Amino acid sequence: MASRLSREFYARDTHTVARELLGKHLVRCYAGTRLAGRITEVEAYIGEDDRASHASPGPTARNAPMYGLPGYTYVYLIYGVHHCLNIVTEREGFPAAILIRAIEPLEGLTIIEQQRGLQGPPTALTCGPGRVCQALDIDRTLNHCDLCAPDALLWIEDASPIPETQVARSPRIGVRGDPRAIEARWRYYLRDSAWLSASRSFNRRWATS
DNA sequence: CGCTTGATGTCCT
DNA sequence: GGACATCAAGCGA
Repeated sequence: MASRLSREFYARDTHTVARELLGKHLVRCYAGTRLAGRITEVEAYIGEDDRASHASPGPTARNAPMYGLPGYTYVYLIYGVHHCLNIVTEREGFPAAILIRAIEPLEGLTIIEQQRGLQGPPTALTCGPGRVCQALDIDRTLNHCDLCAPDALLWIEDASPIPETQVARSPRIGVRGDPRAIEARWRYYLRDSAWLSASRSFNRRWATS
């Protein structure tokens, strides 16, 4: 039986957690059945100094979960259309989170296809933060939920570790404005996975540098 | 209050 | 490569 990741797992340095989240299984309880996917791509957002982070203006009502306990969700609506799922990390009081950008479907493929309103080609199903949330029926009702709670409807399970040779880093996608935020290689992904949100050439370029 | 803008995805040409 | 959907945060008046 795969074990559910503990509070201690999330309560560490965000880069470490982001790196180790690769390969883990994101599980969603949907109408009593399991939807699950292997995490293939994440991004770190760390501290108020990170100009790309929602925490950069300081504490507000929206970003409150980022300042809360690790192991909680932070779900927000972007462009008025898409939801994005983040996992809060580090200690309470320090704003940091990891955006789940892509997964490889493992369980509940039929329901995932229904949620997305399409069948293969499979990479369009769950590659991209908005697609992940639509595929797993994640919206703001799942904001600020405890992934470690016994009755959670969303959690992450341990899986076999990913070797360092399979891990690549790149700048974060869609970040604009501050040059330092644009350049920081805080996106982590499985370099050979087909389940990634950026273009193949972009992923290859950063995987080999 | 009104105005601007986004950690995106889809459809179009 | 570009338009645009659609909404609430965040900010300035």
